[in-house]
Amino acid sequence: MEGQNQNLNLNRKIQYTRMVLSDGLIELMKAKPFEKITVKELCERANVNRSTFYTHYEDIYALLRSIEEETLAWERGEMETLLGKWEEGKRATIRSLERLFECFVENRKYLQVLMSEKGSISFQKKFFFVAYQMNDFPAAQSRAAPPFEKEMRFLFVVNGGVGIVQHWLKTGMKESPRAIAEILYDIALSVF
Amino acid sequence: MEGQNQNLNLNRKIQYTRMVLSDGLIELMKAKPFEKITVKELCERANVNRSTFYTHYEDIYALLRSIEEETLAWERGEMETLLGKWEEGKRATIRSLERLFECFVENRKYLQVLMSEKGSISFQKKFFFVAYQMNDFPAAQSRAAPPFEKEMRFLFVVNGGVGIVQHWLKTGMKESPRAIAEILYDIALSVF
DNA sequence: TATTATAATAGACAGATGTCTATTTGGCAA
DNA sequence: TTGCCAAATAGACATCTGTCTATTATAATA
Repeated sequence: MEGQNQNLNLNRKIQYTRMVLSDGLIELMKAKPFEKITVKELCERANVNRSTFYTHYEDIYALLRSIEEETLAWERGEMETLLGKWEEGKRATIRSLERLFECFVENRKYLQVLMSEKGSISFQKKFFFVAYQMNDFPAAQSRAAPPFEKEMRFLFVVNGGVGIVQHWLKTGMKESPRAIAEILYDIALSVF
Repeated sequence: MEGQNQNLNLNRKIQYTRMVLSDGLIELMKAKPFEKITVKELCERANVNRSTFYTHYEDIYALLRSIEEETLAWERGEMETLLGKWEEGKRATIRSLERLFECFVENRKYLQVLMSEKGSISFQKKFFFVAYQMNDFPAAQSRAAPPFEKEMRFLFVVNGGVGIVQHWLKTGMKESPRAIAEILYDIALSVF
C-alpha cells in the first residue's frame, strides 16, 4: 500500500519537532523579552539539535511568524464553526468575541502570550481584523462616510481592540470574557 | 575659569557621537527591518568605533529606547509651548494635534520612522498618551462610566490613534495634517 | 607649555549566529 | 531482512555580539 498515509509517521516526526520548538519559544517568551531569547537555549530546552532548527526555520523571527500564522488559521476556523451555529446580529457578534476571549483564559494556541505586550503588533492587528471581518462590523460600517474615513474608523477600532485586550491580559483577566466582549462591542459601535 | 561651561566641548563631543549613532540607526531603519540591523554596520556608517557604541549604549535596543525617550520629551515641550498660545477647548486640541502631524511631514525627531510599523508599539502608545493627556481628553472622559470602563475607553482611543497615524504614514501622507487631526478628534470624541 | 581627565579607538576574547558538509537514525517498500 | 530515503544530528566555519584591557586623542586646567 501507499498513498494516503504514506508519509504519515514521517510527517508526525516533522510536526513533533515544530511543536516542541513552538511550545518552547512561547514558554521562553513568558520568562524573558523576545530579543534576549537565543536559538541555542531554545534548542537545548526543546531537545532539538540546533541544525534541525535551521532546517525548519530561517531564524527565530520566522518561527514566531509561523506560530502566528497557525494561530490566525485556527481563529478563522473557530469563528466559522461558531458563526454557523448562532443567530445573526448583535448577539452572535458578542458571543463570538466572548468565545475568543474565553480562549485567552484557557491559553489556547498561546494567545495569552501572542496578544500581550510581548507579542508583535502586526499579529495582534490581524487577529482583530479577522474577528471583526467575520462578524457584522463591515455591515455596520457600510452606512456612513467616504471610503477614506471608513477605513480610518475601521483601523481605529482594530487598534483599539488590541489595546483593550492587552490591558485585560496585563491586569490578570479579572473581568469575564463576556464583559470584555460587551464593552468592546459597545465602543466599536459608537465609532461606526 | 570653570563652572558653567566647564565641560561644554566635552559634552558636545558626547552629544555628537550620540547624534550620529541615532541618525544612523533611523536611516538604517528606513532601509531594512530593525532586527536585521547590526551594531557593526551602524558604527561603520556613522564612523564611530564599535567600542564607543558600547560605552554609550548597552545594545541596539537601548539606543532605540533613548531615541524614543528624547522624542517624547520633545513632544511634551512642543505641546506645552503650543497649548500656552491658544484658546482652550476643541480648537486648541485640534490645532495641537495638527501641529504634531505637521512634524511628521517635516520628519522632525525621526517621527515618520518611529510611528511607522517599523517603530515600537510601546513608543507609539506613549506618544498618543502624551498628546491626549496634555489636551482636554481627560476632561471629556470625566463625565461617564465606572473607572474600569473609562480606562478601557482611554486605551481604546490611544491605540486607535496609533492605527490612524500609521495608515496615514503608510499611504504617503496624502491628507493634510489638519484633516487627520479633525478626523481623529471626531472619532475620539465619539468614544467618550 | 605641561598636566590631567575623559572620550574615542584598537584589539583580544568567549559565546551565539547562520551556513555549510558529512554522518547517523528510523520509517517505509521491495 | 535488506536497502532506500528523508529527518535529525554532529561538527566546522566565518561573522556578529558584548565585555574586556590597553592605548591614543583631545578637552579643560595648572
